Amino acid sequence: MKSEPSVYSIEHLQADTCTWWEGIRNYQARNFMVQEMRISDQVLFYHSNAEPPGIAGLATISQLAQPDSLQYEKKSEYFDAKSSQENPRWFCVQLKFAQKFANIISLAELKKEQALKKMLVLQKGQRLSIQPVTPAEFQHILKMAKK
DNA sequence: GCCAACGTTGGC
DNA sequence: GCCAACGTTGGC
Repeated sequence: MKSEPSVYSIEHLQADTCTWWEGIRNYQARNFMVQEMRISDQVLFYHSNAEPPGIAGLATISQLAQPDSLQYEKKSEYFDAKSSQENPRWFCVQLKFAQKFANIISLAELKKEQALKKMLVLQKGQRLSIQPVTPAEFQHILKMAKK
């Protein structure tokens, strides 16, 4: 899951312990949260638009997807007039802090790994803010984090 | 700040 | 349903 650290970083999550992942306004990302994410699933926390961009740590899913309350708030930049309480359009899961990596695993380092050649986040033009990761990719990244 | 890539909107 | 115009993402 990507976040711009100037907006919400792994340090923010560490301080908060848990946070609702509000403000996702992309259907693919929403569907992924609703359909795929389950309690205690592990998450790679990625810093985008950062120096350097890369994986900053780990989180887990602590609550299943629920309607994102910001879609009802007129003053919010995430307000959606086409959404209603009866028929909510946007959802968010709750993330729980797990670990901050001692060193960020930078995008440049990730790109060097043969084992991660197919990882979605490394593919050209892949902007989706929530992406699936295979078990093999996940394990490989854990190994990199320990070095 | 640039810009490629992609998603969304809206006229037709 | 097509597609041009526009907006956003995010690396560089």
